[in-house]
Amino acid sequence: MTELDRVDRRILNELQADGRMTNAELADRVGLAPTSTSERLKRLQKSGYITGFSARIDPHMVGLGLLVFVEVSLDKTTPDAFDKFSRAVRQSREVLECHMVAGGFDYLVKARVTDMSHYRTFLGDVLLNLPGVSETRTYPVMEEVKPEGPLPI
Amino acid sequence: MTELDRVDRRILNELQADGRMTNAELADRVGLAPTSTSERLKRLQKSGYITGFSARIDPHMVGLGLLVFVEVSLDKTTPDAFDKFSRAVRQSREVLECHMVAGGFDYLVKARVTDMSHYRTFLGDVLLNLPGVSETRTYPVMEEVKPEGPLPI
DNA sequence: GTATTTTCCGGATATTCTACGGGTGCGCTC
DNA sequence: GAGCGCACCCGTAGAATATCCGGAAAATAC
Repeated sequence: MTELDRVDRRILNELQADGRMTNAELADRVGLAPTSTSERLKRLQKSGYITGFSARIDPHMVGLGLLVFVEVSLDKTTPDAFDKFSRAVRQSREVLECHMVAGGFDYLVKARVTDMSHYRTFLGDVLLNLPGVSETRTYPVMEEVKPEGPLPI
Repeated sequence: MTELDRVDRRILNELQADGRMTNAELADRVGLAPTSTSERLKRLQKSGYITGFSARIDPHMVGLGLLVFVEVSLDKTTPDAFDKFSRAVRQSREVLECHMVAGGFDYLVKARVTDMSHYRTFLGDVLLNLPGVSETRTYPVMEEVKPEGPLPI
């Protein structure tokens, strides 16, 4: 697959907004026959543009009212610190995202917990328990100005 | 709707993993008849647990290879600074998320751009152009250790 | 114990999905 | 220009699916 044309982009945008739309509905919106639309969708999946579909769930409804960002600095002299940290973070259910950044610290962690006491135990059990973690800075989210937007395609 | 039972939780988890699963497949996985499963799913949507469905798209495939986090501090003396910043950020296509945090700065912005030069123009046109923005710190992501996880339900 | 509500299920109808085959336009070769 | 291959599109038919409806069973209320 070489590149995306206007219809492909349209499909991606529509499915970002409503990923459970029927193929017939999608075909209407992009202006193609259902068959052609289905072929394009399958192609977009197989070529890796679409990696999957997921339900969006309201975190507050399931008792995850507190969103927290944590800046983590590692001690560079500790062997395997980065490896062990990566592994632990990937296994942690509370951690939604974790990125290695360039700048004043090493990792930026995005986690969801029920409340501050839950975060306290998470911080102690998961983050501070790891070897090589030298410093953490916690930023609780007071207001989610823009919760989660689609990719601009 | 009062609370979630085991089956509801199962439905949420399955649909977080594959939101386009057919209702028949979902029924198999949760161990109910398709009709009952459909009723539960509809209830979960109407009561607000499920806010929608979306396709997961590989950012690199659509030319959004650079993920950036930006810490933004506002000048508290500028009138409407927070309002104007919120509005601008919600309209910006590059901004995927924006959160007002407690701690050393005011907003944490997550944005996706094609490359550094794109980010440079985004920073100048969107963020620094706003009244009341007193300071920004940019953290480019070098490695996405955990790109995006499901909510732990 | 009875009534009410909730949850679940099966059957019938409508909608949708999914190969399959055919049509059209474009570029390439000869 | 004729022939060919390719990419894209479409309609059709049988299979799979969703959805509506009525009723049974279990949980709950009184």
